[in-house]
Amino acid sequence: MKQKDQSTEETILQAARKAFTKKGLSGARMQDIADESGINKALVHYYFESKEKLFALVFEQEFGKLFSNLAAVVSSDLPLFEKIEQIVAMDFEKLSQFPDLPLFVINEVSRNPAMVVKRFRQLRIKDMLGTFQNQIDHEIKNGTIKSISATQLLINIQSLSIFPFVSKPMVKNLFKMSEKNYKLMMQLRKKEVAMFIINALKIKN
Amino acid sequence: MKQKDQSTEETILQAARKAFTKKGLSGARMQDIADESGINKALVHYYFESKEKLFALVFEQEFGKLFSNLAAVVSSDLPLFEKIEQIVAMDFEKLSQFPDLPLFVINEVSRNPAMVVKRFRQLRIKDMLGTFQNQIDHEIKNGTIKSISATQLLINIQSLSIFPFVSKPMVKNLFKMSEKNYKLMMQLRKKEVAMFIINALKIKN
DNA sequence: ACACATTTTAACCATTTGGTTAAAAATATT
DNA sequence: AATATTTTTAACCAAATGGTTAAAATGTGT
Repeated sequence: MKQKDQSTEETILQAARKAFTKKGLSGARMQDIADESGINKALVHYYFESKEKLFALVFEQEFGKLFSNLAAVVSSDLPLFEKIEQIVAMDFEKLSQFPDLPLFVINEVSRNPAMVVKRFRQLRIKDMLGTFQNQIDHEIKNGTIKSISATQLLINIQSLSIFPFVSKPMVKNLFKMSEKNYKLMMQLRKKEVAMFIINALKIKN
Repeated sequence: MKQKDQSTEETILQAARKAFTKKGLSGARMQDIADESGINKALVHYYFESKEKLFALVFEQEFGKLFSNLAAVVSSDLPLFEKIEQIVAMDFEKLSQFPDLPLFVINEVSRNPAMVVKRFRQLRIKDMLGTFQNQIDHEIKNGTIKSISATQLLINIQSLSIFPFVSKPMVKNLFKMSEKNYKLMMQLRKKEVAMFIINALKIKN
């Protein structure tokens, strides 16, 4: 039960966010959301009509969180290596704050890909990818880094940043880590991942 | 509807696998499994008692698939770089065959971590991790590679291999790839990922 | 052909679940 | 204070869902 200093609407949305991110669309119950909000189930419908509409709203907000700022940083005019550090730092900060975000978004996009086509259009990916590829090509010509495509590099960065959050329960179990040890390991990662990527790009002689 | 050359039991299990991996425990319907098997719903219960038991069986099998061979390769006596190539190749082969596997397993472990504690014990992680760390430390002392922990390296390898499969619908949408282009990109990745990791480990000059 | 066991089905059942309704309680308007 | 408006609730409802039962169909050994 949440306190009543915030509006009922916001309280419900918060409870819905919690339920949906934890259990998914089909696993979450309207009754749970009502209980968590400390109100009647009918009131949830009074404010948000249907489960689907409430879910769509939650999803839109979470999806936004996941991709906010990415485009801006990727197409900024920072030097490549600094840019990589920036992206990784951004990812770790965001994911530390919202660890359930990526799995939630991935799941729902997997189950209903059509849902996000519009959202992605707004992100102006083509432009972002273009300028990023230019920067990379420039470095390659300079002999600073090995040949790689912007797409592959972005996927590598996001894989190394996001996957350990997504697979947290697996990692914890597999390596028999306590919560404390997991956090410690992730703390180390934050520093090492950017270095790992940059080193992978650098040319050896 | 599946043909009847295989036993009813196996037909049901196959349908269950399909339903559960696609929609998860809460999203899958016993009726769908029955329909897909071309039989009556009661027959599903006749063979597998309850939804939970059927799910547990499917999960156990899929979980096994995901981790089979990993321990063996990691603690084999291959040279480090060859070992990395081997792990990546293994991952790509398995995931190409069962692309829905990792998201399914990750989801259910996230929702019920207790479920896998036993399974993980059987994998003899401690031994595996120990010998792998020894090999890495040896290379570090030799000055062949930069300092890194076995844990972080394994997470890096698995992140780079698994995450693009898990996030396929996101990647496809984000980069506006057709199915063909996605497969082409993954084909390239198969070659590049191991090189990327090895290069990241190597010391410059 | 007959008895016995196994497999499969149709018809139910109880519970859960998303959603509705009509009235009560609280709040705002005059 | 009286009236209208908004917010909240208790009680329902219909559909969906996991599960059961009793009987029918099929198979097997004698």
